Amino acid sequence: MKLQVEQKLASKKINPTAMRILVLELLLQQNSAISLSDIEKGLETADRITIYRTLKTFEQNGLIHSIEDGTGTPKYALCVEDCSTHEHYDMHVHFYCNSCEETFCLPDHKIPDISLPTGFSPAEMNLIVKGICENCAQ
Amino acid sequence: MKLQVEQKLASKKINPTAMRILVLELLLQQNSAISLSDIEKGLETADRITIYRTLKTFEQNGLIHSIEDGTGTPKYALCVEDCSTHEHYDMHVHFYCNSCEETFCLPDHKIPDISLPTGFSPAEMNLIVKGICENCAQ
DNA sequence: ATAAGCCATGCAATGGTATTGCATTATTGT
DNA sequence: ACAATAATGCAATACCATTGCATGGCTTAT
Repeated sequence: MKLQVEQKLASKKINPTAMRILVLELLLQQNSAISLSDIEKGLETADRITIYRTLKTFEQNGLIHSIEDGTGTPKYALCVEDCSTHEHYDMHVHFYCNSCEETFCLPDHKIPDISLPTGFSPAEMNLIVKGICENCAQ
Repeated sequence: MKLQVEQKLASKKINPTAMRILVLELLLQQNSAISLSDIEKGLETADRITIYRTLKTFEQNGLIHSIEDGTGTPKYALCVEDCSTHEHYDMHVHFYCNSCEETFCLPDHKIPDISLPTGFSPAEMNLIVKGICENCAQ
């Protein structure tokens, strides 16, 4: 297991330190995007700032992407595809559940083309759908 | 002029106080969405908290809508149509310019229907397109 | 093997922001 | 005009991202 985690780090040219392995392992366990505070709670030992910088490093190297789901606090989730460092704009839909307050990546649901007024040139897009997730629907 | 502003407030059942008239006048002058701090700078006299609550009131009464453009600080813009109190989900596209860092409402560009996985029921949507606006394109 | 240099970590501190409580002031209805 | 209600302003709180700086550990070259 740990070997696989280290390989994942190495493939993104990230030095596999103990802290980074812990954070990545925690991220791999999630099925929704989590915040810095969530990670801090999940890892009793670690310093908040170190996690913060770890996430920055992961993001810059295209291992994770950050999601602004409208709560103000960014969430983080693993990149599914091979997103390179420069263009890992998370062009898929994110879903925020108003009930459980979790944020889900929907990587199979791409954002459709949007027509813009003339003169506006798009670079990235961010679509948050809010509602009730499948777990809370019952 | 002021009469028109007061009518606008009255039509949303908002008491037309001096502060609210000032804030609404400032909002009417904008062609992009502005933040609380922007308004604070625009109105030398006013207290930040008062503006904060004024905006909350405006938002609750369907006069303005708040936009999470990914910067973390909410922006506010007038609602174009008659959006009622409960359902003024800003279902149109918002554009954030990476150059001038302004946020524009594109009320004529609705968010297309998004297919979701089974079990997910949407309530509101928020689409931010980032790129270069028409003013900065030249 | 040792020393130098780089990288990661942790602590402390800063700054910005939303948010609430409470007392005062303004506004509305009678 | 007066009482009730609403709005305002000040103070304080709390949360979060972000940076500086010093320490520690690992790598590399000599």
